[in-house]
Amino acid sequence: MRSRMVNLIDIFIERGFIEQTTHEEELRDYIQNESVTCYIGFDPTASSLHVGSLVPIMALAHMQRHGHRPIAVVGGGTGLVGDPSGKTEMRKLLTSEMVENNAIGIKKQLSRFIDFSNEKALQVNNNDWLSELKYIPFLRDIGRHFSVNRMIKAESYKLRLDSDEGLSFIEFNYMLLQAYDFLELFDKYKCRLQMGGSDQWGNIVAGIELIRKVRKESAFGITFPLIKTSSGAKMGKTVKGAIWLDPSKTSPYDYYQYWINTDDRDVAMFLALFSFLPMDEIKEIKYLQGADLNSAKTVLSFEATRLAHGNEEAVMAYQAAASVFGQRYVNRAILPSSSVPRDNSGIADSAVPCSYIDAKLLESGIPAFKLFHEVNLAPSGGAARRLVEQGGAYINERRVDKFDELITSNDIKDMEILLRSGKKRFHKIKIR
RNA sequence: GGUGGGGUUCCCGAGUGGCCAAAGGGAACAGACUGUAAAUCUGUCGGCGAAGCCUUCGGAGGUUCAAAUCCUCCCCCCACCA
Repeated sequence: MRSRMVNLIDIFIERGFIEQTTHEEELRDYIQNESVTCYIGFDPTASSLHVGSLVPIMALAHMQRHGHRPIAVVGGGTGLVGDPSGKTEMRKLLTSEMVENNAIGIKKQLSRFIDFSNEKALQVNNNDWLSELKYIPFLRDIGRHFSVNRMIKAESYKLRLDSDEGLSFIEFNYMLLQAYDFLELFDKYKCRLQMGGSDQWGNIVAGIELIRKVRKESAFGITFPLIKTSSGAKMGKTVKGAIWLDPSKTSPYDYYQYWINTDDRDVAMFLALFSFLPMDEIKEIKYLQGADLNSAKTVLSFEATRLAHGNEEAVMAYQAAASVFGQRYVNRAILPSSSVPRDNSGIADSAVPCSYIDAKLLESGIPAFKLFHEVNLAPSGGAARRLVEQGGAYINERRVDKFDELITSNDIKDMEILLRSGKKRFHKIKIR
């Protein structure tokens, strides 16, 4: 019932989800007084969503938790065209089969955050209606509502109009298609609210205006800010590539580690955006100093991993971290609503990256640098060699000081050997 | 279609016959300091058991003792002109 008293818009504002909204007052009333249907589009450019899509995902989850119905639109049709908004280069066009495949993966991941049962949420593919469109009728019914004069002034096209690459006609049409999506969802599901990244503002407004022009009805839009880390990087990108939500692309252990490595300055912001913990608890963490902040990071990592992969995987990732980095307890006073383990929950290494080796191979010994290369703690033999020479290679927490030191059966401890590269990359070799 | 300018290692970018595995910067990696943070300083930063050798400057050929660098053809990008 609390949700009836606190306006969801205020919650969104407080948690940092809102960059811009259309006519805020009407939107507040609308969202407060009825159960609404809202939508966000997801590009089916890959078979998995990544951390960069977490803001829209969490926004939909919040909507659902407050009794509204979210629709996730997979851009199967628009993906065939390619959104130029805010992009400096033309996108690769997708084939329908790729889109179909990717849509399946995306739904699987969204299901972790959103309950699709009993039509409490929907996932639709805009290819279902876009591919049916007839060119001439579309131009006559929809196209006539769009002013080219206005479109070329749109911020989202600006980058491309100014660039050397230019803007192809197919991309120029993108805005009409997305506007049409909104109209379609309005007609079918009474959906009056579209949300999206800040680069979507132009497309969202186009849809709102289209609905007003052809149905004489009002609709609303919310855009999210582009979340950047304090170091200026885009969310979810690392050198090794995106942090995926698909556990086969980014393991829950790596996912957990990604969040653990959050910049101090970002912890509170990330907790607000990427967990459901109450804001009054999150606000407390700004009083934490130095190493205590790591407890908050542990909570963040645990909660984020729990949402994406489930409680069991989150506990395993937590325990794996404890096994290699040492057990640390999160004080009960810090973010008390979190279900992160706070006492001796056990240490288990089941989630630590690991590989197997035959005992036989170790009888004659393997040079240390080869072993590090072998398990991917170094990209090449040379790099492994340098790693050792610079003092960054450890076997069972003992620094290796000669690159070709032989690792033998004598190094086996409890049927395994723990390799470490630098401060925080671990790999276990288990003996069979 | 014409003319001119370009395509260099993960990215930006210097190099215009040997001194070039290729300056400088960024990113990254390691060390020190720490808290699995940031900042800073130091080192490393194509491959190979490291000796030398092999592969790399858009692609394919050629000239030369020697080519990122010169020549020919081709591909791609940009600018101006048509």
